[in-house]
Amino acid sequence: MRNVSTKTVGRLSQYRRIFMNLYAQGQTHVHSQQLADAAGMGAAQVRRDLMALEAVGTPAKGYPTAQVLEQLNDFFGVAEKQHLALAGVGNLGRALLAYLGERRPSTPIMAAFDADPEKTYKEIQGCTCYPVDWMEDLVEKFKITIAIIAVPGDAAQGVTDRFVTGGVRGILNFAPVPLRVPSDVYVEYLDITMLLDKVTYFAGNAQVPTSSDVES
Amino acid sequence: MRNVSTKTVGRLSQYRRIFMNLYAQGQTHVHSQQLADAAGMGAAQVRRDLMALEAVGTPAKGYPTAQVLEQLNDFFGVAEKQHLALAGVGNLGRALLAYLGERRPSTPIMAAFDADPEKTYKEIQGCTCYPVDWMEDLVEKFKITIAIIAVPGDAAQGVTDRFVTGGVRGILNFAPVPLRVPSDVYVEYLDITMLLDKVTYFAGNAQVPTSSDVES
DNA sequence: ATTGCATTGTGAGAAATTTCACAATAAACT
DNA sequence: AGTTTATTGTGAAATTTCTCACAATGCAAT
Ligand SMILES: NC(=O)c1ccc[n+]([C@@H]2O[C@H](COP(=O)([O-])OP(=O)(O)OC[C@H]3O[C@@H](n4cnc5c(N)ncnc54)[C@H](O)[C@@H]3O)[C@@H](O)[C@H]2O)c1
Ligand SMILES: NC(=O)c1ccc[n+]([C@@H]2O[C@H](COP(=O)([O-])OP(=O)(O)OC[C@H]3O[C@@H](n4cnc5c(N)ncnc54)[C@H](O)[C@@H]3O)[C@@H](O)[C@H]2O)c1
Repeated sequence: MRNVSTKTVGRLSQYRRIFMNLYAQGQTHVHSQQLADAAGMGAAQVRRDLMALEAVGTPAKGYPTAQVLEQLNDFFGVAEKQHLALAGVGNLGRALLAYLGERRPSTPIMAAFDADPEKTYKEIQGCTCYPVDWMEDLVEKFKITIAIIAVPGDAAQGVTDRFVTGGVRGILNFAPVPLRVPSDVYVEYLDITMLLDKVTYFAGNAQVPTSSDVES
Repeated sequence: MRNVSTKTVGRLSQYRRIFMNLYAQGQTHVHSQQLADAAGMGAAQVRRDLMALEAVGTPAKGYPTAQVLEQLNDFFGVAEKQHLALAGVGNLGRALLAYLGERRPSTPIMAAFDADPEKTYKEIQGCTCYPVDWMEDLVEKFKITIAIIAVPGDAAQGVTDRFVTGGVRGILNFAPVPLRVPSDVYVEYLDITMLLDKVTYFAGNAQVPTSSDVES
């Protein structure tokens, strides 16, 4: 498969959500223009992105919903479940547990970790919280490949190291610090403060950039 | 001032946090290489970004911490407070209220809004929650220019319209839907599901992209 | 069957963004 | 005062990303 840029991967995720809706509604085909409208981008962009899947549409009917949805699911490896863990069961961590617990059956949350003894050995939002000393062992035992980091900034590198030692291959980091990881571990950063600063900046300025980009 | 790209604005926010730390630690000067290390990027990138501020450093000492921090604060308009409001006091909304309440004195949260009568007219995390019918009026009355949207996807456009009518100029949207807004309103999207999909994809693949980008 | 038509797939061009690389320069040292 | 040295500021090249534009295509209508 062609090398797919991280931006394209992000948009394919958005298309997947749209295709799930279309499929649920019984719509059998969809045009790139409709997809573009639903995703808030241009039709050429959509077609270019779908090329990465080797998805094919026909000029008259557009893209077949069921088929492309399957290609998208394959692309994101829905069949091969990946196990997930969370570090930091604070305000944000709890919200994430509540949100991700129900949805996303292909990436079940197997464990949460926290340094606070008040929280350990308890079930929080349907997920057991373990002490941080168990991280390496449990990550390996549960075959956890994805980690979410929601601890304070100064604890982030520490839990990252333990996750990586245990065998984690991808990280979603909410802490506002860059993480040092081996080059084969993927890190996605989500810095809410930075995003708010961007909004603050453009809200206080006359010239807003033409097309708002959907990314992180 | 030169037109500054949204990516550069995001990185300037990161630099600002680093400069605040450096300043608090009493470090009077900093080199682009140090900044680059602290922010997880290249030194040339840092220097290029700082050009947008018209910040000047000297070859021998680097950038003067206090002065550049002030320029960054000016850039983000810290002096002119902008008022903030939240729509959707659910799991995520509460976490955000808890987090943003203390920090960010330059963008105080003036109000929260929720459709659930159980939540309205109560103080949650130090912020009063009002019914959605009050949105237009209170946004105008409190001079709210920034909104955070943390309602379910199908309610997002509705609250957006009310915010915009009230006079909001910038939006941070956690709901996974594109928002239709006038062209002079800036929207920043934060789609956690999409980011997790990206991590899932790269965690399940051998070739991780070389440099992980800090954005959204 | 043929025609007409809107849409796909994609090469090529445009635009945005990052990186290189080096002259200019400010401090430290002799 | 002059020399050395490391770093800034920034054109220009390189790379990445997006957009345009159109030939090829598949369906519907006649
Ligand atoms: N809550 C938000 O809306 C929000 C917004 C922006 C950024 N963030 C970031 O997300 C992270 C978490 O935020 P929060 O609001 O949930 O904080 P919080 O203080 O509510 O929770 C942090 C949790 O991490 C645990 N913890 C601390 N050190 C640990 C360690 N070494 N190992 C394991 N667990 C440890 C604490 O016990 C606590 O339960 C922070 O980095 C914060 O900057 C949060
Ligand atoms: N919680 C997370 O970690 C998380 C993760 C990813 C995405 N999100 C997104 O963030 C948003 C909120 O998520 P959540 O987990 O907090 O959901 P939630 O169900 O806990 O909270 C949603 C809140 O919005 C309120 N609401 C519903 N309709 C409304 C309306 N028309 N006007 C005003 N308020 C209304 C509800 O009363 C509720 O309090 C959703 O769009 C969700 O997709 C959340």
